[in-house]
Amino acid sequence: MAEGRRQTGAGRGVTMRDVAERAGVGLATVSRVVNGGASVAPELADKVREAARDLGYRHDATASSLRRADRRTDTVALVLEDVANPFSSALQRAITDAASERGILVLSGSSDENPVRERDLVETFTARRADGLIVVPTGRADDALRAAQTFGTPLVAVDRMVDLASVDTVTVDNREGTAAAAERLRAAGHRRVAYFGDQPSIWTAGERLAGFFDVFGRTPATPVERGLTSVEQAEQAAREALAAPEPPTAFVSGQNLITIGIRRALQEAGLEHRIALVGFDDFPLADLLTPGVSVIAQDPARLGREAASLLFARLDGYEGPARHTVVPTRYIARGSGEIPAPAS
Amino acid sequence: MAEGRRQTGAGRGVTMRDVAERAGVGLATVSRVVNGGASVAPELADKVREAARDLGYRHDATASSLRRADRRTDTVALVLEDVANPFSSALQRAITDAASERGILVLSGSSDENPVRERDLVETFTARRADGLIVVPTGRADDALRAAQTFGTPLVAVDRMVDLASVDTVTVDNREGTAAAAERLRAAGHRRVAYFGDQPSIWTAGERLAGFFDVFGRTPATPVERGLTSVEQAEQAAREALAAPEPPTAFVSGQNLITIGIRRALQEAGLEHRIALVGFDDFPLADLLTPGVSVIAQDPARLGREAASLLFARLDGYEGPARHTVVPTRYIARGSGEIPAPAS
DNA sequence: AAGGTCTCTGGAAACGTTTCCTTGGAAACG
DNA sequence: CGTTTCCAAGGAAACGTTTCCAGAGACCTT
Repeated sequence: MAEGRRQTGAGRGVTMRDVAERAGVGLATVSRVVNGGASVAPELADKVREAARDLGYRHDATASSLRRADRRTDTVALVLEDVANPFSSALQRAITDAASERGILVLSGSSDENPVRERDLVETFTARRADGLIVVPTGRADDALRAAQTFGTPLVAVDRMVDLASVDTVTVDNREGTAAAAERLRAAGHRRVAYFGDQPSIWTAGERLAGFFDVFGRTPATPVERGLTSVEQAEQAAREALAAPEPPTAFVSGQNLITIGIRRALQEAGLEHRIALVGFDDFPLADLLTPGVSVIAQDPARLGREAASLLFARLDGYEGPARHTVVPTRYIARGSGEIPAPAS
Repeated sequence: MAEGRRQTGAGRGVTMRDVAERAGVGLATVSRVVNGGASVAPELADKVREAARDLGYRHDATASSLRRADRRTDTVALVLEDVANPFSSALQRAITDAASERGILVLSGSSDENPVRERDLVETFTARRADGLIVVPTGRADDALRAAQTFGTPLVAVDRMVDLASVDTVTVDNREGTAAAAERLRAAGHRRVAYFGDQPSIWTAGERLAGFFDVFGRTPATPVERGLTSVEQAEQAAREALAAPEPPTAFVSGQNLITIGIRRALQEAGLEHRIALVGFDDFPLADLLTPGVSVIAQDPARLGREAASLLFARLDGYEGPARHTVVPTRYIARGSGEIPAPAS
């Protein structure tokens, strides 16, 4: 019957009381030394530090936060779509960096676009008493978000809008960015343009498609494929689109995996120099391909920084109305988006 | 003076005692219901759950772990090199998944190959009483690792060997993998082969270089560039190598950023079809480039799973000697590594 | 019918820390 | 010199939970 270690390890189990005893001072004094702040006689402080070192004492942040007046755990939690995705990991990186400047640690998990997992994560994180939550919401677990919020945990939604009052949000200008890119294609003569996007339940997917419609409208010449969630699906869908009697002269993709899938199909058919492609969200090496893949680039690091700063403002006592930050996207021309429509 | 919220929020501050009172039961009974396990009369349990719901009670994992006999926090901590790197994020993803199956949460941070940050993170994590630590060690903060270990926190080193007794490790077969790839180049007639690697202090860098030397030895025909840490540096170094009087006919790279840098320089010079390139560590889209980039691929997800399983074994009470798992690499031929040496 | 065993329940102690409050002594003041 | 003020320091309570222990029935056994 494996019971697990209980008290092994040199310092394991050494408490402030032990340190106090060895240093010949009171428990309260040890606490004061450990926490800095309060004034304590230099020679006493030295004795305490020495005793702590000798005994291998390690401060217990768990117990500390339980007793502290502000009850802070100095932890924020992050619910991502999938850490392995470059967008998510850049987001996490930026948030972790901002947090660590304040001595705050980051817990994180991936929802995989699954509302059940999102709910689970949010609940676990509030049980852990995270000081705040930064969530890329699936849009279908808003009840859990509301619950966390009414419980009193500050909440910031990032990348996607959420249907709750008084939640700070950071998003990019999905609609405008997509529309601007679409407009370029139209100006280059494209009329048969296909839009490939991911699950319609995702807020960004809707916005980007709306931006596309703003320019091209809903016509038979602009077929729309939704619900694509992987490179393979997108590749297959693109293959089919290319096999149609009047194939599109340009593709617009609403997400980087889809962009890659489309590009794969184009290369397979030897059409990457003939058919235009613009994708939403940049990805590494997009510039090394020939032609380079033109994209509507977001700045996930900036998104993360903005989210962190909104959250920290709440932690610092800001009680005002919810704030919504919109970070601009940037079109990066690399070639694939600059292929003109063939002369009809 | 911003004081921060203290007690706002509906459920904030609702304790088991409050639930007990409202349900008309004892505190201990509430604990039993919340934790499942112990048997309690169904109607009492219902009353407790109802009261908890009405009051918006949320279990406090912090207080719980403080009092629990095993003192578990159900948290493991992860020190990565840089979450934004695909290798690291794949690792994190695999570990998080394995952890969440056991109801364990993951704290993480990036060391950026900086021993000071590694030390900081390890110390903070042990202060947070993480149940275990998984670290990609810089190799220059082993004192902190030893300290964590003697304190009693189980430690697993991943991706790199560490110079400490009784640390479980998971690595890939860096040396053999590199040697096998080098041997292919030699068999294809290459004699002037350059090796580009990153900081020599990193364990993997040494192993991979050793694998290269195993095949080609240290000769003037096999120039070695070390200490490259970014795409730009690698690109610049490759540019210079290509400008030499007798440029290499093949490149071997010890890391994916370096591979990309070299490839960039090759494309810039229009030589990507003439000079061979093999990189250690796969990266997305390596197959979409023309020619595709041949790599010695690692399986970071598998690395993560193995690391998690070693750690969990310790948490489950395994007290035996340190174990070392070696995960095989796999050569993926995509074209760039199959370019033969020009007939001299 | 009385004693014993088992199961459920509640009270109280304890986990390691911070913080309140009291105390003692030194410094400052009249 | 006596009184007040101030500051450092220690004892003890408290944070929210789990766990030990004892008590109270219910049920079975002889």
